[in-house]
Amino acid sequence: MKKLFFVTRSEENYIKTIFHLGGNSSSLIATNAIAEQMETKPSSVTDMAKKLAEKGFVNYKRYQGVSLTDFGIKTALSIIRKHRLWEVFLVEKLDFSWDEVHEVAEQLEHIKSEKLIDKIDELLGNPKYDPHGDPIPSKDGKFMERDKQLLSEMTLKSEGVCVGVKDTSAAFLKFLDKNSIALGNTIKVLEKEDFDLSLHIQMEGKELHISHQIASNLYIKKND
Amino acid sequence: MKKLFFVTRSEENYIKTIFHLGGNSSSLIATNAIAEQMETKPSSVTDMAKKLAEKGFVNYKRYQGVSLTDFGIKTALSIIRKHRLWEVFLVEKLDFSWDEVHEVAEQLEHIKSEKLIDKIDELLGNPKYDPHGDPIPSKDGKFMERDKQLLSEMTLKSEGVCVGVKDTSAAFLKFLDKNSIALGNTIKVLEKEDFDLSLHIQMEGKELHISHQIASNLYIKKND
DNA sequence: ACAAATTTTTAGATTTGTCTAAATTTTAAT
DNA sequence: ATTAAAATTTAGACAAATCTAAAAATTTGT
Repeated sequence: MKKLFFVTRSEENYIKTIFHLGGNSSSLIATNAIAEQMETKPSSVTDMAKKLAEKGFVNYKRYQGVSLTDFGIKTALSIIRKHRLWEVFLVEKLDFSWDEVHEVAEQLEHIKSEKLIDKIDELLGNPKYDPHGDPIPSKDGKFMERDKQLLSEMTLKSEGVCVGVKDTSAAFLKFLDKNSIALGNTIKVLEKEDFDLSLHIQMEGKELHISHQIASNLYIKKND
Repeated sequence: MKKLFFVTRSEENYIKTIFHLGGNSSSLIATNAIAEQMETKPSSVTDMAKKLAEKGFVNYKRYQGVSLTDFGIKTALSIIRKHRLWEVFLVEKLDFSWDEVHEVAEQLEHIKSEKLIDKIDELLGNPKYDPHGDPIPSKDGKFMERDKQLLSEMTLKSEGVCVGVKDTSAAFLKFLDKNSIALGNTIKVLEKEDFDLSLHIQMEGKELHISHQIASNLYIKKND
């Protein structure tokens, strides 16, 4: 007898956070880590952990932490799917810039209508990645994590395509816009500076100097 | 010093209901009427009335009822604007049928992003009416109520165009679909039956028999 | 106009999600 | 291994939004 599972917005946010902190496998996520991520107090997390366990979303071991159950993972992926599809929608259909979408998607991801998100998916042509390069889970929870690496970890002379960002803050994304660094751009590492770990790169033909801070937040898919 | 006005979802629903019950002018809406409409208890309405008055959305007179302030009206129109624009979006862009949109729009109307709804408005080409024929308030709160009347009130031989429905229940809308009665259809009243108030009409060339129940829920814009 | 019926409000309780402060458990250090 | 530090939980409180039951005000009927 499957419970008519009513999930509150707050529960959804906890489930999503636990997933992002790596609670998908059997690895336990600490109360503190969740509290910090969600800017709330550990005691609140404990309370919610009990409720989520009660409802079957997580395994909860007192003083140890929580991990998502299969049902919890399924739920998390559904929320993330909605979040990322809405982000694509906002950018592709409504001309939002990639630094503006997160806040709105945080709201839209909680809209409850299977038909709605499936139609949005269809309207967008079943995109596989969101505007920041993160993979979009399919309806049945599968998604393709790209074989990518940080620009800061690329070897000298290697080439690739910019496919994602690690830091998705508006500040960082606006910086990238200002410097014409966009997903899809081709990149070649020309030189690496030992002293400050900064890079000389070639991007879309033009030469650029990139600080370590930037390079360690850009994902590249290596050629071949 | 304008208060940073945080409106909860519940507050928005009360404001919207009060508006729909006619609380836009200075006419007071009874606690009971609101409770009945919202399927809640009068005591809950009283509590909320106090809060809404505190926040400046309504004028509240103990034992008398509430009416919306100018600020309350502005807020109500903004919510209704969002609701109706989302309805158009669902029908026009995502192929929802007009009996499916209400439930989802009830959720979407609470999304807080001015840019989002303005872009949706733009994407849809600034529609003036929603899928049920109800007018969509503009950004600055103006809207055009059409000069329409119920089919049941039309005189013999008069002609017009179907422009709206009074009853927006899924049951009624599906009935209309089944009988090929749609907004935009031309209508002519051929005969009125005194006994049961039913009508013989001509719709898009074809003759139809329409019960009073149906005729009193269809809005017609008379020709000329 | 006055009693009865209705409506509305108040008082007190409940649920959800949060908090603080204190107590407990686990982890880390010597 | 014992103690100090850190993390976690518990207990008790609070605000929001609701409810029930009782009290108060208004309206209605005669």
